[in-house]
Amino acid sequence: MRTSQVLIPTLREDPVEAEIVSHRLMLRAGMIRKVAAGIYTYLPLGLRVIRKIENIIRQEMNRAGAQEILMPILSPAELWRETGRWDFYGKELLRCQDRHDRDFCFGPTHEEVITDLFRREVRSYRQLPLNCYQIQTKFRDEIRPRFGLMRGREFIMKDAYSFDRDEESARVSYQKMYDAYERIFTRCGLNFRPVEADNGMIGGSMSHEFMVLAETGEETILYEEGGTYAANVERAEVLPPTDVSTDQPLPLETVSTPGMKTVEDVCKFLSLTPDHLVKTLLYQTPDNTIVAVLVRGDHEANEIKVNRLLGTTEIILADPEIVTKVTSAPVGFAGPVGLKNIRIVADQAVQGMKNFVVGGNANDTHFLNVNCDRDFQVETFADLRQAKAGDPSPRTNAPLSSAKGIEVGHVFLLGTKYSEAMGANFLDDQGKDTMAIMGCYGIGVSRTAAASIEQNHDAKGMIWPTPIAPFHVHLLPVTNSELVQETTETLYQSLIEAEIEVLWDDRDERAGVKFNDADLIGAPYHVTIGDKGLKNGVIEIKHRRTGEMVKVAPSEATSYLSQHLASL
RNA sequence: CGGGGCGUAGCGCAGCCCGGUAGCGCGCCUGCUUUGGGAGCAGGAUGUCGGAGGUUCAAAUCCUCUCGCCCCGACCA
Repeated sequence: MRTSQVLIPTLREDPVEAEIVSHRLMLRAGMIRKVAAGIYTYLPLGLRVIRKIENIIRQEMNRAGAQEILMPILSPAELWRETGRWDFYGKELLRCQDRHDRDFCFGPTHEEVITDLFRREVRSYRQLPLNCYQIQTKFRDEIRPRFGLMRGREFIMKDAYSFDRDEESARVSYQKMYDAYERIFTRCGLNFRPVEADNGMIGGSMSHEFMVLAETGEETILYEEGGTYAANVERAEVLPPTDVSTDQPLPLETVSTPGMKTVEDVCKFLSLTPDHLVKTLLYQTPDNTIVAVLVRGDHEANEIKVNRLLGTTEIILADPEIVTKVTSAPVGFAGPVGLKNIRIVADQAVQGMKNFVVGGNANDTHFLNVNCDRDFQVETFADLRQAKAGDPSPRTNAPLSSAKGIEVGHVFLLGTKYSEAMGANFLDDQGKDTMAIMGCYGIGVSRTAAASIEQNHDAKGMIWPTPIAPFHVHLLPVTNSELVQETTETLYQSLIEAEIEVLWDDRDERAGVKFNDADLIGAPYHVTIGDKGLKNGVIEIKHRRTGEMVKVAPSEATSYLSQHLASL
């Protein structure tokens, strides 16, 4: 393709709106342009990358036995009402009405639509397992879209859905997708890591996220160095504490702590370390009951774990008025001692503590030498805190490290959540009506492109892994002599015949401009053709990633490039 | 939704405090020269100053309302 005939509006300067490197470089390289917050047009270069990723996904999904379909973007409210998600999904679900005032939504995911298809069309266990996927534009009205393609409101997603006759078979389907995802992200040239994850609002029993490791990632993962355990921090289990205090209980004391509202304040004031305190967090459940959650002063509560324990979905920290009403004190002085008619649950670490400090449920007051059972009753002790770097791995006890990751893929074993709600049944080999066991599997296609840039760039621009590069070779004639023109033309034809994807910079620009744009766009190989080289019978081939430069005769260039591209 | 910030030419910005009828760099167009890491000279085009209302002889500038965008947070299959 010739640069003069493709829309590649490169920018010299960084657009001010772009904060992270992938967003900045995609804008500068003319790959994307913003239409509205979180909504982008893919220009030719950007679309080529997207298509490359899609094709890798297609090949691997097909290889794994999934079949491609295409569901509509709009779906009727009735389907979403059947599963309760019309209300549950909240504002993230973009809704609209047709001319008859019927409710529709723009699909953020397609469990309802595919399950409806299944219940209509599948009758027998002989048709199972079934796995259908699509690659399609999704819409989620994110609270805060950001970072270009990283968190858009409209984005391209591959979503797959499996239906199985039983749990065992469903696990096989799940594993096939897991394996396919590993191949997909490996082929995309990404440094990634599968981690255990929470199922969140989509439901189900087992889940892994595929995280591209990058500092700009919005997710935190915990993992064993060189080990097998890795989990999203939301999910990571914490082992019960081994350090159980054997101190003798001391008499309860009241202490005045004027204005000491934070763990830090209280510790400083009492000359204690935070692990001698217990924080009391008051949470409000959706039905407006208040639950006190106790965690050690140096720990953070994990709301997902609390939700799981309480069987709720959306607890929120109680607002200050409620806290004042419940504890008779401003926020900062809540404690479990003397709390009436409130459920108290505690992190397991609290169980082993003796003579700790808690809020006094009165302004400027704390209690010293507090002990469970003697001073208050805990309904349940459980793993309720956020795991952190340094905690022992729940598998091997080895200390966990933490890293930032970009979630590019997510696989779920859903169980019967949707098949039950929507009646997705089939007849098993005994002629018995049976609910299908479902799984669902997503890949953020556009996010994968952005994630790849986060991992593959330098100060001058992008460095595409060959399988998803918009072009393999960037052809750069840098002088205007007839010899250069002829050599370029001949090489261009030769590369095309060899099925190498080549971008020929045929603009009347100076060498520097071409070199800089080429570095920005980041094709794996740059071929420079100029009189300086041709005088010695050579052209120059630069490896974008390493900067390595080789000189070859023009007639040798195609075979050199073919060989190097094939080896990847 | 809470906090912070920004809307002036395609991009990056100045002008605003202290009102006087819009400017700089890059890009774009024409010509000549130049041509191996973002060329030089000459000439040229491009703005409802985000929008609406108000104050004023006069508004990019002051006031009110409004829309959009970015960042942090809450949220997130």
